[in-house]
This record gives sequence, C-alpha cells and structure tokens, in this order.
Amino acid sequence: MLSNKAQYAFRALTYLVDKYEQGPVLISDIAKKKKIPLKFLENILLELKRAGILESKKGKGGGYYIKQHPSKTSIAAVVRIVNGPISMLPCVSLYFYEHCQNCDEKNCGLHDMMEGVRDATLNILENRTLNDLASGKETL
Amino acid sequence: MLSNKAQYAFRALTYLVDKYEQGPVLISDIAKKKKIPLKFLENILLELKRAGILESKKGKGGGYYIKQHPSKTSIAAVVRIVNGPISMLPCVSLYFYEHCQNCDEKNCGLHDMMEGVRDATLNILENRTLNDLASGKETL
DNA sequence: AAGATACCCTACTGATTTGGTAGGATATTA
DNA sequence: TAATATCCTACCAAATCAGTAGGGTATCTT
Repeated sequence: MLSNKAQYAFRALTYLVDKYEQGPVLISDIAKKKKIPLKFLENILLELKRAGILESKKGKGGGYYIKQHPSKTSIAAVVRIVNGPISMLPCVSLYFYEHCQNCDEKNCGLHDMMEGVRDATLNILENRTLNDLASGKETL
Repeated sequence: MLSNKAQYAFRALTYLVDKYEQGPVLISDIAKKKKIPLKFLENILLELKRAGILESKKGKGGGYYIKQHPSKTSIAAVVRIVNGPISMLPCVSLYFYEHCQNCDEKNCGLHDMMEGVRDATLNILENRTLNDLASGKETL
C-alpha cells in the first residue's frame, strides 16, 4: 500500500496540476485546500523539489509549481520518490535492486512471477503522468 | 515490497511443495534448510494453517504439510495472509477496502490508475499457484 | 502409563519506519 | 529593512516489523 505520505503527495500534485501555469502556489494554500498537515507537506514538497519534479520561489509571490509540463512526469517516478520501490521483491526491482541471497534468480518461480507483476505494474505507472491525475477530473 | 515474513513464508512453502505427499515436514527441518529463524517460522506456519493453507500433525512423525493440492492455492491468497493488501490504495482493494475520504472514487484519476494496477497484478497472482514455486516446475 | 516428540499459543522485546512537529536559517520582494 | 515564504535539521511518539521466550497441548512409542 502507498504510505500516507505518498497519498498526500499525490493530492498535492493534483492540486498543482490544476493550477499549472497560474504561478507559484503557497504550501499553506495546498495544505488548507487538501487538508494536509502543513509542516509535513512542507517536507514532502521539498523532497519532490530535490528530486526535480517541482520548482519553488521564495518570498512574496512565491510558492511551489510543477517544473516541467505535467505530461513529462510519470506516476512511477513520483511513487519511487515518495514511497520507494514499486516491485514486490528487491531482486526484481529496477531502481532498488538487491541480489537475492535466498534463491538462484535464474531459477526461482517467485522471482519470475514478481518480475511479471513488476512489468504489468510499470506498464501502467510509467505511461501515466501527472496530467492523468487531473485531466477534467475533480480532486483527490 | 513483500515483508521479510512474507518472503520467509514463500521459501517455506516452496520447500513444502517440493515435499508434497511425502508426509509431514518438521518446522526445524524447514528452518534449517531454508535458513529461517525457528521460532519466527513457527508463527508463520501457524498463521498459514489457521488460514487453511497448511495442515499439521503433532507428535512423532508429525510436522507441516500443504492441505490441498498445490495448484489449488493461489499466490494472491498467500500474499494477503502473510503480507496484507495487494492493492496500492485502500479504496481500490477488494479484500481490505476502505472508503476514500479524500476523493470521489467515481471521478479520481489516481483511483482509476491504481485500479488498473490492481487488476494487472491480480491477473498474475490469482492465476499462479504454489505449484509455480516448485523447483521442478510443471509447464504452465 | 510414561516419556518423548513436535506443534500450539500468548506475550513480550528491541529495532526500524511512519507520521508528524519545532524552530530557526535563508532567500526574495517591496 | 521588514515582511514573506521556502529551506533545513533535528526531534518525537506511535505503529509496525522481526524475532524470542516459555510453557501448554496433542500424539506417538514402548
């Protein structure tokens, strides 16, 4: 399951997508409208900024905004930043790979299955973007 | 990611599938061969028994064994028992559903995506069984 | 019946992760 | 230079995870 933090992140991003190209949005505005604890949201947005998803401006008229066009950022990328690995096993993870000390990866039934799950999942999450969070729809 | 516990469970089950219809297997045997902490494994096997996946026999000649034919138990069922929900959001979970207080589920981009991920994942995990874990696998 | 065998069961504990908060530092604008 | 708003580190409580302890209970052998 996605962590609370990850779900907050997606709610905030949904809001920012809706305000795309309308100038920076205050953290406090997002927190209020999306009912997210202010200081916690602050940390989340900062993390998304460091990862290159968001950009920010300080001082009056400042705030956060989406860096690239929303269609350029995949949902998979966001999940990895705020929630960690997408795969169900370390030994099938593309971005968080760890060698499996329990099995011969070339000959492990579970490994094969989880590779399949990973591919099926990524096929969706890599091809959906921030745009798909809003696109005509209302809120999360 | 699957918890340590879940990965232990799958390793133990793999062993039990290999020994299927060769009589009960000692916890201590599984623990030793699969390098799983004995007392922890004890709890895991007990949980799988209570959930109806395994059966056991006490006393000399006793041990654990798979209750039904391995092809009758899906990987999805095992994951739910030892690891919890398969879905990425409570509001798309079939077995651990919780109403989403953040969004209108009928009109939420993230909800739709995660429903897709759930279906793609279950399409694999519901149709693979304990048999697919075994070393000398039957062909699909 | 007695003893040995092997699972059954509850409770506990330490380490890690999760879900935040606190409080000030830094950059920008007016 | 005052106000604004993000930046940043550290901290904290609660929950979960990973595993242990210690005896209870059922079964088998002799």
